Amino acid sequence: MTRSQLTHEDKAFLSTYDPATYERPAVTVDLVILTILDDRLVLLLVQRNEPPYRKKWALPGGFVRVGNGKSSRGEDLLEAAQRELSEETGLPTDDILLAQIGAFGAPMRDPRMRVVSIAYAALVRPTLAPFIQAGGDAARTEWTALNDAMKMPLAFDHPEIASKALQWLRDQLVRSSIARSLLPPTFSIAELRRVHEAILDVSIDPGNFRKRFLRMIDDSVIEQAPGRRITASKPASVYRFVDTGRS
Amino acid sequence: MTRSQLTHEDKAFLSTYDPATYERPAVTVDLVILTILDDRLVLLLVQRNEPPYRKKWALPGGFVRVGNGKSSRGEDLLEAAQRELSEETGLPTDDILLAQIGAFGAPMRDPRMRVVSIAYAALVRPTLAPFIQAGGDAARTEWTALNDAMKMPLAFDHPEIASKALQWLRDQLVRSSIARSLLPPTFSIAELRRVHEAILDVSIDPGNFRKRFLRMIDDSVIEQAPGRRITASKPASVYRFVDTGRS
DNA sequence: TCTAAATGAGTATATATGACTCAATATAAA
DNA sequence: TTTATATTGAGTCATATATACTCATTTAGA
Repeated sequence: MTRSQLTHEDKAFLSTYDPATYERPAVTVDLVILTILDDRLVLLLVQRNEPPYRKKWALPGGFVRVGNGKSSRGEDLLEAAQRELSEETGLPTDDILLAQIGAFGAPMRDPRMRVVSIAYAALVRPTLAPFIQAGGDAARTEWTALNDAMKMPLAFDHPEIASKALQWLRDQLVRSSIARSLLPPTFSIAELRRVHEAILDVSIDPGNFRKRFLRMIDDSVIEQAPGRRITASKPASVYRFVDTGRS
Repeated sequence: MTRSQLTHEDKAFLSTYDPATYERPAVTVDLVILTILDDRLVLLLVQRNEPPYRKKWALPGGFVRVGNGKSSRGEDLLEAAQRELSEETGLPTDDILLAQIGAFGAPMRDPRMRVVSIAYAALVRPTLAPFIQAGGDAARTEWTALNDAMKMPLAFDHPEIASKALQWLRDQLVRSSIARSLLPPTFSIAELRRVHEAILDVSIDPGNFRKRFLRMIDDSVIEQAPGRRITASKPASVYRFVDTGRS
């Protein structure tokens, strides 16, 4: 993958190689930025103020920078997603989980030209959500409940992308500790449960959830943290994910 | 997504719109073509006969056709994958499962130019594998055990792509009846078990596997088929996946 | 006829799940 | 100060599942 792995033959070949000027598609990244607000899973939509789909709501996104394609190569796909995330939200990206959820390239998905879009899901902690400020070329940005967004006439093929993101998130939830990216560093059992409920759109028995939770403590996935969480009633113990070095 | 959903404003805008000539990356599809041979999970590699990476083994793949990008738009990503699969193997694609497993776009992943590749996994029934013939610009094609391929110095970032495909396949195996794409229409319990063993690279207790299997019959995922499978010993009953209309 | 190999069936144990009940605790309203 | 209420925290019980294990049955082939 790096130039150092190339043979002498490769280097000689490359010094005379001129990329044929095939027609190429534009390549973009689209972001499904998710967080939990009022115990509901919400995503960030921007209202377009240019045709096509003017006034329609859309996922934030933008072009992947590719340099001149030869000597300068631009940014990686993940870097493009990070940059767009930062531009659209004003937030630092180092604490926000970004995961690729698929590539979308239907020939007519953008009426202007052929565009292949790499979609990323971004999980933002609710504590950061209030600091999000509109940026880029968006007229307005708004958090919208995912359930509602699925019924809206979003621009382009964005309903399909949002649907894929939800599917990805639900898959991850049962198989990993993805919920940590949607929680403050410490949290109560009920807070974690409400994240699960919001994502899966079901209600979960508190007692049974507690049992599954306590097994996560046995497995050293979660540990008790100092302090208690003040609630409307009996204060709850707070916990945190054990830091294993990987997000 | 279709033109009919556009407003009059959109159509007026598009009639005068000229796509800016940003630099664009080339977009390709790469294929991880998998099957089971001799109870081992194998993938199809092609030996390159052009620089870069000449003589090195690589995944089959090729450019996505995009037409002129405006009036003619070319093919969808999945169509490109199907076309490449057909070109590389000579097989009809309608019986072969193709699933997108990720987009790879590291700036230097191809030393010639900036390339974004959409990777697909293809699951080929072992009964079809012998009919595969080398095609396209490949000097040689060869089935290679996945375990071996992971240790080979494959071209480009193809080790990463193959690894992602294996991860995808293992995930799917436990969550769906993906194995049906790697089996003949009817099969014995032992044949299905060996597919699982090959994919997960573990040995599975036949009795316990049988119990899980019988539950799939209770769930109407699998049903008994007429006939018996002649083995080295006691003939086994044969089964088939219940056709639910979706692959 | 005997042996090997695979099918087919069953046991015991530990663990997970889902629907429950119930007590303890602390806040907020009366 | 007392009382009502919401929530935490703990436990029961029936059911389902996973894993390791044993054992009988059936058939092909030596």
